[in-house]
Amino acid sequence: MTTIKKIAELANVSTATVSKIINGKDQYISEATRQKVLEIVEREGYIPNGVAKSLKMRRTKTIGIILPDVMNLFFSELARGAEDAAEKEGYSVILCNTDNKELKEEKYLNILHEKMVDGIIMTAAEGSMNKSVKISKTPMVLVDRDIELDKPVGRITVNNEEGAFMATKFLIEKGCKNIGFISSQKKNKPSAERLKGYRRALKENGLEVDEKKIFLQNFTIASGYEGVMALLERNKVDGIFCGNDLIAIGAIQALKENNLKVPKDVKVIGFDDISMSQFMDPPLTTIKQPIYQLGEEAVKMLVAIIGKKDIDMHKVLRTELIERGSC
Amino acid sequence: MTTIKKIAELANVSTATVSKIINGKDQYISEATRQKVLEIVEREGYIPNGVAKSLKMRRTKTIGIILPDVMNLFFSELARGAEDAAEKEGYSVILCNTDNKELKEEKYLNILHEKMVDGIIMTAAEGSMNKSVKISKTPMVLVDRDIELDKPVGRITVNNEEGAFMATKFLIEKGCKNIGFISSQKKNKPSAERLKGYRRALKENGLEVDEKKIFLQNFTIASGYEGVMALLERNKVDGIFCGNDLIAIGAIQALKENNLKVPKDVKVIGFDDISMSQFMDPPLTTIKQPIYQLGEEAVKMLVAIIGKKDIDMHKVLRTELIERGSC
DNA sequence: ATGAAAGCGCTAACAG
DNA sequence: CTGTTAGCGCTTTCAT
Repeated sequence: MTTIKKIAELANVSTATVSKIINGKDQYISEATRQKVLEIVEREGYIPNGVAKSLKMRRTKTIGIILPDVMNLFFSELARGAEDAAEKEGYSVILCNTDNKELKEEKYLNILHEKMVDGIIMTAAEGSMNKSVKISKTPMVLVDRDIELDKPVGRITVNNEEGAFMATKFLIEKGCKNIGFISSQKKNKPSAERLKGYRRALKENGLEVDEKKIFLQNFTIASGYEGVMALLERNKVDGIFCGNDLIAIGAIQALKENNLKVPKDVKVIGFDDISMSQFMDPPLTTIKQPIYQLGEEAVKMLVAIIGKKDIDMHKVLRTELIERGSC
Repeated sequence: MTTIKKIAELANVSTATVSKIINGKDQYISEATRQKVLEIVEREGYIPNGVAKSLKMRRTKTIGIILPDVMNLFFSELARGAEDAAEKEGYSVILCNTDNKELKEEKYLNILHEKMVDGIIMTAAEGSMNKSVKISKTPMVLVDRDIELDKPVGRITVNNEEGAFMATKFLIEKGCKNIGFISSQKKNKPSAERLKGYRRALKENGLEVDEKKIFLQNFTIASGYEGVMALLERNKVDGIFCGNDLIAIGAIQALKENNLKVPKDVKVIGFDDISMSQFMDPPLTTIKQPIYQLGEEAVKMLVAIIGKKDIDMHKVLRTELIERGSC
């Protein structure tokens, strides 16, 4: 393996000189030695040892991203936004899937600390109250889900309550009188806020909130399916606000199986606007979150924190209604 | 920051002793000192510095995964399979998106080398003939796409030609006489092989291969859409074999816009069986690849290579026909 | 059963 | 303009 030392020997200079040249700190280096060293570096195919550099510099130019599951379109888009931004900022990203399990979250947090990542972006597991999260000195930004923490961390979220309000109101304006809500559980913060928005919209429009029309389980297609089956059993509904698009996909599936037409018999609106939503049949009307941008902003904020910049530690991005075919 | 040195001082032992205890190489350590040290480690919340360890040990327990785009459901599933397997093997994974650009591929390869990853899993950019790929001494396994390389690397692929043959044959058995093929370009190896399978199936069943019914562009929804538009302009088709499911999704979209019913007027079959395919309308009939397993097998092979195990460097996984509603 | 010491490859303060 | 040197935190050989 070619090291700085070997280059130094071959060029008859010190390692310090080589280091300076490689890192562009060569204001005081003669052009002659600069050329000579660069030539040898090239010829030998020298690759700097980043590990040694990191040890010395006490930074790894690596960040960790902890999320439930990259296979979930929401998180893959988030991850992509984060990776792109990280690349621009000169960082690499280590990917960690938790499946919403606190145990895995804890494990990854430990690994990332040992690996001395410069910062961590995390969508906390539902209800996570991690010891490691609280203790860690590593800069961190929480995306999508807020959790209670006594140390200062960055936060990137979206106006969930308002988005949900918009969604429900839209359903009402389309003439729905019996509007169901299918979402994840309340310990999932975004889900809880969307529930609030749903309630407020009903109340402000003179509609009664019927707890039997609320089905809270998971942010999955399966839950959407089961939610509709459960709702249909005990209610008549003419509109459903789904806590995310995956749920909406499952819901529509179930509605079709019950010979209910969307949007004629039942109108459905989702949340997120994941990339596939527009290709569903009918194409999903939904509350769009700037998912990719969420990832981008998370690393921008993280990089700012790492660089000890004085910034606002909470950023709220805006949602937007996208009207398509499902209501 | 707590270091091994500090622990050693607090416990009145040498750093060597602490190191041995931490790493379980404590056969010759008295139970008394072991307890004492462990206690202090716990109390101080000591976290080993993985960077220093890596420098000394000359391994990072990290692998890189290079792929076109995690937002593409195929690759997110592949990445998930890889990450899960890596976690089991004690490795972390650095995620790199290339968008199929050789330049980005090259850049990431360099970064990964500098970061001293123990191995690399890569879905090479189309037509990639990377200098870095050829030079690198880092263990590597290529997934999905084979590229020509003069050094020994692991390969995990799928029987593409055969899968395509199955797909096309299935369309023929369903009564299609005019079968189009929409896929990515030939420089994409899997696409080229699927084209071969398509051709062979037509020939072996007495059907003529009509170059005007072949549309080669990208593995994207947009290409599927454009492909159908192009085919419809100059041909009548009653069946389309799509090189992957994304193309199939775009194709069905375009077909619907042309008031053609799927599968009644035109039968469509895809390739991959990405997770969303079953939720399309109609649900996609497709050739399933074991995508998640592809990722898993890739890291298993990579870990074996890193460990200098003597293994078969080429593994071919099998495809399987999944019949659903689109033909 | 324990410790001293060398060294992984690099950077940077300081000296010359 | 260039080199010497000390260490970053860890593992491991070899003594004791």
